[in-house]
Amino acid sequence: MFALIDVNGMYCACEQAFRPDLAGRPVVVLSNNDGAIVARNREAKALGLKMAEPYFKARPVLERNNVAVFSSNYTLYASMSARFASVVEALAPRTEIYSIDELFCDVRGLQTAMTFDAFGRQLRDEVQLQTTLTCGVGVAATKTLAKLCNHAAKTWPATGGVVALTERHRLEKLMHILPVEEVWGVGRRIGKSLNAMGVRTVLDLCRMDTRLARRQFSVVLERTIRELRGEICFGLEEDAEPKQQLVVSRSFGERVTQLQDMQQAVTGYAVRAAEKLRQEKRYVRVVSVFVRTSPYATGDIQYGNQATETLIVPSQDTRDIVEAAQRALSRIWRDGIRYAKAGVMLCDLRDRHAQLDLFSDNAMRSGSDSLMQTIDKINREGKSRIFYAGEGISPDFAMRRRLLSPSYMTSWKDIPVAVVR
DNA sequence: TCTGGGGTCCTAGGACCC
DNA sequence: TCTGGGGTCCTAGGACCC
Repeated sequence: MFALIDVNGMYCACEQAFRPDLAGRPVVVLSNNDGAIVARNREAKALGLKMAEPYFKARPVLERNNVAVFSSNYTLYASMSARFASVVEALAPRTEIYSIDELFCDVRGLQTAMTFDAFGRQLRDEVQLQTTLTCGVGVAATKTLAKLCNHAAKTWPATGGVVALTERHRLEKLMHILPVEEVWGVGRRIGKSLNAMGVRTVLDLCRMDTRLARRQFSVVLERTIRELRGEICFGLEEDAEPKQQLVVSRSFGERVTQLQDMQQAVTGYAVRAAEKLRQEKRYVRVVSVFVRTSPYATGDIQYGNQATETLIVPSQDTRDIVEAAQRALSRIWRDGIRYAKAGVMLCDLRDRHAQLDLFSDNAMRSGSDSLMQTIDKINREGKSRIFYAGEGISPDFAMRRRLLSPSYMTSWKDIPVAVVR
């Protein structure tokens, strides 16, 4: 048996946790660069505000309805997420952190102590008490079914936010009323194709011939069908697999047209990527850079390209990664283009230096490890920051975040103060 | 003016090897 | 005249997730 616990409207709830004055008001959170709406609370959804709607288009509606608007504050959300996870982990020992607002638990054997329903309610109460966040709980025999139950818990308030289904006929009743697009792993494209084949409800999919599903789609859909039938195809992944690739990319606050600005941006992304790489305790062999214009700017010349550099020796030294990224950039840079976005990708990640070749002595930098450790340590402490000259100083293209809330959980100067009169 | 960022898995097809 | 079969590895692209 699996439980899926997820936080309702995570980003908005995090903002509201420190702003009790916003109770009852519609709240939305914007994507990076204040580009589009990526999170809405219940009140904002009721206004008809849609997911991924561009901010500038939604603005009149937001202003008319006195909606509280926030830039994304990932530092805050990540910190709240860690707290949420630790509350759940205290009550359910075998857990898998699936995303910033979701966890799976293996709850086998739990029913000897209490019902799944009672367990779900206890989890909800504890999370609410310790974090102010409200979550939904779904419990069933497979992850895919637990997801479906969780969806039901969020959709129907009468469930009290908890749906645990072990009996087949009750599951089938639920599958009969939900459209096939609600299934975990069925997106827009496959949903459309399925509909055209007459597969409309989740139950239709559950009864679909698995060989046909495999032939027409892929083994992924076949597994999904098996999961709907109660056969476990996706197990609990308690220890996160090491990452296979790592990406740092951003849209620019203002279009970039000068090579020097692009070099600064790419250096900054490469620096950040190298920091993440060292956090993961991995080494990179392949560094790649991409640049592109905005697909929405129909009047502009459209251009996008990507270049890859392979390091002789896998590295986690920022200087190697910045150098490789700059070499890649110089191969794809074109003048006279209004760039909207760029990114650095680290691929072919490894545990440590693989087999060293004959020339490795020349390629390795001496003292690299201790230098990087020292820089990381200083930057983590947050008293000051060591940065690379190539990143530039407060560049024009920096991300727009005009409506950023304080880092209530992670910055001394932002800690909320309660005044007692 | 203004439209997010970071991942995974699978498949098809080409290059290459013996 | 006639030009194999089986395998691996890599890459690009598509689909999905949050």
